[in-house]
Amino acid sequence: MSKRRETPLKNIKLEKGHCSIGVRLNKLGMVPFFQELSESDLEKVNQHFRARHFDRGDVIYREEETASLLRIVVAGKVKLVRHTLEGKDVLIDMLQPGEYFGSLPSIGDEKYMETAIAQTQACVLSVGTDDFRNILNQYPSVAVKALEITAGRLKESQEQIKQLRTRSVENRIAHVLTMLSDKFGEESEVGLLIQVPLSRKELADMVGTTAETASRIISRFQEKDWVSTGRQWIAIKNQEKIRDLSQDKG
Amino acid sequence: MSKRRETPLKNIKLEKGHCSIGVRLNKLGMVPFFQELSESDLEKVNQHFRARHFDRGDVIYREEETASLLRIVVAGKVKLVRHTLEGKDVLIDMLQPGEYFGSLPSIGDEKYMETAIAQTQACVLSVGTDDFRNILNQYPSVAVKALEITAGRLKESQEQIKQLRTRSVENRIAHVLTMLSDKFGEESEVGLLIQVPLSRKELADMVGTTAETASRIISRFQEKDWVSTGRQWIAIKNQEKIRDLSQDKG
DNA sequence: CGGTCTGTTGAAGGATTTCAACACTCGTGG
DNA sequence: CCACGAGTGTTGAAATCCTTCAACAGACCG
Repeated sequence: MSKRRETPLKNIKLEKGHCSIGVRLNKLGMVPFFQELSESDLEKVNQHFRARHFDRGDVIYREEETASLLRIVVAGKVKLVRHTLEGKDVLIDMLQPGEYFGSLPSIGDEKYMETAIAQTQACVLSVGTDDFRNILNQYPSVAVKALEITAGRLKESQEQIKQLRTRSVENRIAHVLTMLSDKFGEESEVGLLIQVPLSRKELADMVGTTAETASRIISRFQEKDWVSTGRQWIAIKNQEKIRDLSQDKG
Repeated sequence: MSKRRETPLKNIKLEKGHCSIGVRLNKLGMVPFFQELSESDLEKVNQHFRARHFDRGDVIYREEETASLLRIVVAGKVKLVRHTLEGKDVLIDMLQPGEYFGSLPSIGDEKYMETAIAQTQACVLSVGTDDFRNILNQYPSVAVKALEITAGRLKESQEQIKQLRTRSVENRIAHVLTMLSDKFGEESEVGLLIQVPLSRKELADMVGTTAETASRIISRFQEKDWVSTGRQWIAIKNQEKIRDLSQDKG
C-alpha cells in the first residue's frame, strides 16, 4: 500500500553568508515588532542584535539554562519543545521567520522553560533582555506590538487547551494539519504541502498522543485519499474534509 | 463516611458603596500594571476607568460578544470559561483582585474568546481598549508590565498543556489544588483552605475531566486524609503529599 | 417540605496507550 | 557501490485509564 515518494520538501540551502551582519537590517524591518519604526530608529535598534546560523538539529538553547537573550527567527524554522521527567516531549510551537522566542524581559524569569531546536537550517538574531527592555521603554510601539503578539499566542494556547480536553486525537490531528498548512503550506503536485520536515513522533508531540496513534490516524486519512505522506512530510489533498474534522462535523 | 461540615468559606460581603468611584484611585495603585506610575499619572489614568459591581453568578461578558473593554478585578473573584459546541466547559482561569481580563488592544481581535463570570461578589474596573492603547503609548512602563504579565500567563498555559498531555487526572487535580492553594489558600482550622467556592464540576473543568472522576479522586484524597472537603470548598491537610503528586513522585 | 443542585458510587463501554514485531528509508563507512 | 544499521513508519493485540450512564443521598432554597 505504501508507494513512498521521495521527499518533495524544498531543501532550503542557506548560503554561508546568508546569515551575516549585512542582511540583518534588511530583515529586521520585516519583523512585526519593528514594523512601525522609522529607518533611522531601525538602524539604532539594529546595533544591539547579533546574528547566528544554526544547522538542522542544532540546539539553540536548552530548558533550565539561564535565560538572557530574546531571539528572532529570520530564516528557516525553529521548534520549541518541553521535555518531561518521564521522557515524553511536548512540542509547544513551530516558528517561522519573523517570530520571536527565548526570554522576554521579566522579573524573576531567569530560566528557559523550553528547549529551542533548529528544525531546518536557520538564521537567528539575538538581543540581550536588558537591551531589549531599553528598546521597549524607548519605543512604546514595539512594546504594544510585542504585547499584541504575546496575547495572540496566549489565545492560541488556550484554544489548544480546549482542544486537548474536548476533542478526540483524530480531531486534534486534523486541527494541527490545518494550522500547519495555513502557516507553512505550499501548493505542490502532491497537494498542499507542509513545508517543514515533520516526523510522526513530532506530529504526535504537537497534539499530545503517541507516534503509533498518529501513524494510525494518518494512515486512515491516506486510505480516504485526504492526505499524501512520506518520510518526514505530509501534504493535504482534501482541505475541506480535514478542515471539517478539525472543527466538529466529523 | 461523609460528615459534611458547614462551609468554612468566608462570605465576603461587599458593602454597597464598596465598588464606587471613591475607592477606585486607591485600588488602581495596587494593580501591577500601574505600580510604577506616579500619583499624578495614576490620577490621570484613573479618569478613564469606570467601576461596576457584580453579584455571584453574574455574567460580565459572553463569548463571541464584541470586545471593547479591558477589565481589572479589584475585589472578589472572576472565572473565565470557554464553552464548546458539545456543551462541555473549559475553565481557563480564576482571577484575583489585581488581575486583568477582557480584551487587550489588538488589531483584528474583536470578539471575546471566553465568558467571564463573577465567582463571588466582585468589583470590576473597565477601560475602553482605545483609551488603554493611549495609556500604553504614553506610559511605556505600563506596556512593559502588561507584556510581562501576559508572557507569564502564556508560560502557565504552556505548563498546563504539558500537564494535560503527560499527566494522569490524579496528578492534574493535585496540580490545580497546589496552584489554587498558592493563589487563594488561607490557613484555617480545617487545613489550608482554598478561598473560592468551587464545585466538583468546576474543578473537573479546570483539569479536563468529568465531575464524576474528580469526585472519585477527591474522595480518594479524603480517605488518605490529605484533604478535607464539603459542598463547594476544599482544604488541603497534607500539602507535602499533594505537592509530590502534582510533580511526579506519586 | 418538596424541588433542585451538588456530590457520591457502581458497572459497562470506549478511546488511546503500551508492548511488540516488522518494513522501509537513508546515510555512512567499508 | 553496496551493505549495514539506525532512525522512522506501520500494524496488531492486550491492557488501562477514563468516560458515560445510572441511581441515589445530602444540602440548600424558597
